[in-house]
Amino acid sequence: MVDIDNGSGSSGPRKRADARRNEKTLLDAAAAAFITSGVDAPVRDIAARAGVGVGTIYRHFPTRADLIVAVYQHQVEACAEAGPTLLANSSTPHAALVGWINLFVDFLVTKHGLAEALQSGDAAFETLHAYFLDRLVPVCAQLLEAAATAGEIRPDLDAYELLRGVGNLCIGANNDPRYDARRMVELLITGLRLH
Amino acid sequence: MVDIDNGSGSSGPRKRADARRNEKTLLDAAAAAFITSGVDAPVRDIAARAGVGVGTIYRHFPTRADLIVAVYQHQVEACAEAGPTLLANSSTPHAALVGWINLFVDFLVTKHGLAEALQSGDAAFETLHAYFLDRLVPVCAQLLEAAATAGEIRPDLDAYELLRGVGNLCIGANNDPRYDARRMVELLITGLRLH
DNA sequence: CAACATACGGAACATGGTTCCGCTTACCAA
DNA sequence: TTGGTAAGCGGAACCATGTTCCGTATGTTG
Repeated sequence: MVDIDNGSGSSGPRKRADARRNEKTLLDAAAAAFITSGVDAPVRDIAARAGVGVGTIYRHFPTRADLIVAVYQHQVEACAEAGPTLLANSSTPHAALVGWINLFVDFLVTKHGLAEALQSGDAAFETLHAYFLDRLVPVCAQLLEAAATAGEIRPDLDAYELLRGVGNLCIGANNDPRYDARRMVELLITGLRLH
Repeated sequence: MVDIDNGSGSSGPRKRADARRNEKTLLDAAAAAFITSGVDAPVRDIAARAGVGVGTIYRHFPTRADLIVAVYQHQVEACAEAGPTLLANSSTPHAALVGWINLFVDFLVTKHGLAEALQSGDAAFETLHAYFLDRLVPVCAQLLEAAATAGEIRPDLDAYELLRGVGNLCIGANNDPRYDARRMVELLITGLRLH
């Protein structure tokens, strides 16, 4: 689920050259389509952009979640890796937590429809949900624990629940000038503070 | 947009008897379908339940939003009216605010898909969004202002933004035992407190 | 270069929203 | 009561989109 290419590197028989080429092309096309039409961009549109048939998409990315994960993998990794870095470089664990949550929010808010898809509960997005959680919950948990240990926040909040809450608050942040997801998230984090 | 029946009461020419009957039947069918399949229940399902053709649904409720509004109107009204009542009967404005938000959350959480629809940004739900806002934002604003005047919360938060945030936090609360929307909302409200 | 497996394209199917029009029926006036 | 009329009805037909499947094309290998 996290292996792109297979140009030769990982296990299994080497894939055909055209297959690898198409996979790359598809990723580019999907990324572009996601920007203009959101992560719900019609399969046919993505296929057309890439100049392939729809069957080719399904062969490489059986579910939409697989495609989305592949497109955003690097950014999710970057976000995950930023956690420990922030913890090491920030003045307090709480500051690190706030900084990290902001990264997460900025990421979600700039991907049209991603927050919606993440929380939709639709079975088609199950692996998307799972990927984000597997990668980010441990990081968030570490930040929460550090801040709790430092006595800066209440110690009784689950990282999973916090991430879901934050993800939820990011929904629809792009098409409503009156709603500022960042401010709401800030409020939520403030609510975490002890005293 | 808020006139059901027209049995004779309001303006315009009196509707035909079968039309009024069908409208009632449709409301019942929709309410039932919403409970079992959520507010996204297929139009054909609702029509079948009511024993009418799909055309009849569109004639009475041109958009899904109209149907949803009609189904939940009474509960939204009740929620709106509870605002002033709570304010009058609670020990503090802040308590009234918390109580009212809880009412709102309970309402949203028990209607599968409603929170999602409300925040979806989909043009089809525009009038739904508008109805909720028209009715509830003033109530929420009144509660916020009372609490702010009493020095219990920060005075700089817009009622619209708070309601959207709370609505967002309610998304997906039904199909994930690990996520408790009520707790998240509580956290958000805690973040509002001064001190 | 032959033969085989892999991969491709896109037609065909499934689902669900939306429109439209010929038919039915409630209502009213004579 | 009855005929005319407009309001209302049903559901076929149409459109958009996701998903599957198989005949064809092509990379790869001996």
